[in-house]
Amino acid sequence: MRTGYQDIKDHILHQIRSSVWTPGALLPGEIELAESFGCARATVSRAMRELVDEGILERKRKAGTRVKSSPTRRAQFSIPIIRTEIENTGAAYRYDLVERRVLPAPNWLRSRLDLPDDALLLHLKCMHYKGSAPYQFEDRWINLAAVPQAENYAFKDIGPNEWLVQEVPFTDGNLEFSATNATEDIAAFLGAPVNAALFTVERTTWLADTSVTFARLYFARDYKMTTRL
Amino acid sequence: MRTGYQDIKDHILHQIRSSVWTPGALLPGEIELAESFGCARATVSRAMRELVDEGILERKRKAGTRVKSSPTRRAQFSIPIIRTEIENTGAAYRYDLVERRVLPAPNWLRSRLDLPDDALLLHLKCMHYKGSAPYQFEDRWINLAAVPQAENYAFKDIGPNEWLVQEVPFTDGNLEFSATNATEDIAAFLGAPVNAALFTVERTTWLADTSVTFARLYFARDYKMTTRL
DNA sequence: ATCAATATTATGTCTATACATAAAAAAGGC
DNA sequence: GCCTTTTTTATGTATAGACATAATATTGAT
Repeated sequence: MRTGYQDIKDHILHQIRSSVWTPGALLPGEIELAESFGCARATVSRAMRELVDEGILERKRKAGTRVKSSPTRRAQFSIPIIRTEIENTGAAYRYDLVERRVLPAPNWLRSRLDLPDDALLLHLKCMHYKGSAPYQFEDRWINLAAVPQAENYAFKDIGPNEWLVQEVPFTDGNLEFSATNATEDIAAFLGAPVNAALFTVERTTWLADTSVTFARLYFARDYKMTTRL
Repeated sequence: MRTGYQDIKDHILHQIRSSVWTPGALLPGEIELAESFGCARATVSRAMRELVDEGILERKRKAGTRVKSSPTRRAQFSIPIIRTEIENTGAAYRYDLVERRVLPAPNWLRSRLDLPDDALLLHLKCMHYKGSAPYQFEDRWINLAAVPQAENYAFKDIGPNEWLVQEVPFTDGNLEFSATNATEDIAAFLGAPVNAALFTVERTTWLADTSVTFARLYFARDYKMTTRL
């Protein structure tokens, strides 16, 4: 077997993990490594480039390649379809539409989504259940200027989350994680005591320069979002 | 100027954003694209490979390349040094060591960190301030078997977070986000009412197969963690 | 000594070619 | 029809060679 870029990645990682190359240290140059591995420079180059992507190395032209002193690792977030997320755990998924109204944009949302004064939005409130237990309360606003076909869709059986992922081709966006004390109505929906601390996600998605949707997701008590670093 | 892999990435992204290639659609093959761009197959290949890494495309041998229907985007998390994080906002950073004790591992932690019965841990409680306002309460456990030099370090001026990043060469780990109701003592530290919803991060880090540290970070009220998708 | 111009060098990218490999499609046997 | 084997094909990886580029190091002028 020939030495491939993956072998070289493994080797570099091993050197780092066993403290041979410590944070800040300068690694041998591509040509030197290629010779010692008996492979082409491009192969070493790819290995190193990927380790830069993964936040483990730093490279600068002429200055060489170093071990990053505070590694920046990436956590992966899908834009999850809740149904799939729940069904993957083996539990049954249930969805309920609580409210559906077309409204002019409230001020706080207008500035957040960069909307004109007369913008019309579809406002949805939904409940997601895992088995019989409440799982998430979804407070969703959809920009009808960006997604006009939403106005004709009932969202009775399929949640906006799932519908939007299929319908809107590609999204930029941002995520905000926070904690919220449950208000009376949200506490009732989620079967939690009033004031319970709820893990909350706010997501804004954009298609090029127009905002598509804003969602505030309140998770049931004791929910933890886990991610590998 | 020649067409490079970046141009091809841009082109593909543009096609997706303008709905020419919709979710699930099959893209032309590498050879075909390379011919239409007038470049080598390797160039197209790199562009597509990177878009797979970025969670935008899906590839399967023989089956071809498709637009991923639910894009899996990556959010980047540094293992942030709080001091830097705060100082970058222009505010002054202050650190206070609240408590420092060497203890045998409690049961819940033993199983979580996969520790032997007689494991000794350094337990630290720390406060981080942004200007004069409380910012984060840190409840930190350090595995002295993995990081023995921690026992001789006072952590009076430099927090464990900052110290560990410099000291421990490389870490695997996981992150858990949740919401916690403030207990009396934590409420006091953070200047929040008892029961206030606090955004909470739990982080476990490993060096190969040995656990290094477990931290539970309680953020001040109304803190939001933001990330670009 | 200080600053500007120049040379050097490690990484960054591209090309043409070759062979490997997974998986779909086609062919064959019953 | 149904199952197994073979072929086909798009992606996956590696290579040697070439040129580009950014940043450091060196040289030269003042």
